[in-house]
Amino acid sequence: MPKKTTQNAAQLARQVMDMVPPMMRAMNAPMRDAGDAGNMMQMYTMGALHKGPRAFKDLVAHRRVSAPTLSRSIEALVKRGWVARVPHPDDKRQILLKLTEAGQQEFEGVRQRTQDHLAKLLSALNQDERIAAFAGIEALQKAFAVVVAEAHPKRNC
Amino acid sequence: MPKKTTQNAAQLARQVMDMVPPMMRAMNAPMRDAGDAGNMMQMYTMGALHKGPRAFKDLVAHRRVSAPTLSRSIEALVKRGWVARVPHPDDKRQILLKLTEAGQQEFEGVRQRTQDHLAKLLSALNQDERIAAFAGIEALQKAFAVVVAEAHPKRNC
DNA sequence: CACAATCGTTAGCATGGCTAACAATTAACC
DNA sequence: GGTTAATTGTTAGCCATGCTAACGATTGTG
Repeated sequence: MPKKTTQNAAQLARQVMDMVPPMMRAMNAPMRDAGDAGNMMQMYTMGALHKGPRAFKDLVAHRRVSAPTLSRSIEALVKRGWVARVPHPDDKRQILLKLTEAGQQEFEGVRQRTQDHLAKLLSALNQDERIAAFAGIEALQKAFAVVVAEAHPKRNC
Repeated sequence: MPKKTTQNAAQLARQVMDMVPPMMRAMNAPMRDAGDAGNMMQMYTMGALHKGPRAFKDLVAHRRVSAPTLSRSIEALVKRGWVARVPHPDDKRQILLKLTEAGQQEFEGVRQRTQDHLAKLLSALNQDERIAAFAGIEALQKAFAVVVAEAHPKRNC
């Protein structure tokens, strides 16, 4: 006998729409203010390389951006010395990307600082609210899993 | 006797960090693909004007961006005929922004389409998950309320 | 071997974010 | 009241993301 019975997808969608921009700001601002360049999307890219080297084309699939967009972004990371391009052993067309030592450190530092900043905001919640937030995010992760899907053929529908 | 006892802010922060970029994409993509210009931040701005006209300076406080950034963004909206600048009755320095008729329709249309797109993704969740997601978002809203705070003096700490 | 597909880059366009510098107006203060 | 200070919005310039179109290089196919 739930009091607030149904929670349809439309209402939920509206909630999500209202929350995303503020969350973006909350994540982006600390990275920007930290001065150490590296904004959110670059960190997201580096996060994908954190577990190990990766082919450019796979990163394109993972990041879900166009190849030119990622190419330019990678170029910026290379110039900063955070990412290195290494030739693919079998295919001269392909390029493997890997984090440099400096890139590792930079990524971990920024990630930590961002996490700390968010944690500070989230510390305003009590234990129950945190648990609820956690469960909610898990549900959202499931819903958005398709958007995050790894290697995925280029389909519009 | 909770089994997954504590949910500290740091873990939660990490979850949030992982979710934000995909959510951004999920929101941004349908707007872009719809062809009707208007991206997420523009819609966010128009959403603030949807309830009624508003002074530029108040929008700056609400959006939490620099004045130049908003100024340029507004200029784009004005050029599209979605927003109109009207003089402030008491203060010739200030400018009031209001949605035009076309702006209203555009905003509502885009919001609806975005909502539908998100709802489609969220419809993959069952009722329990939706309720959890809803509760989670509510908690997050509370945590990020400070980022969303209305008129707010320019403080760094 | 010739043609087609794949891969990454470059160029160009629109956007968002910032700071610095500016004109216009209003407020404050003597 | 008149000089000075604060507020408000714009412009210019920098860097970032996102896209498409066009291209050279390489690899796969027929």
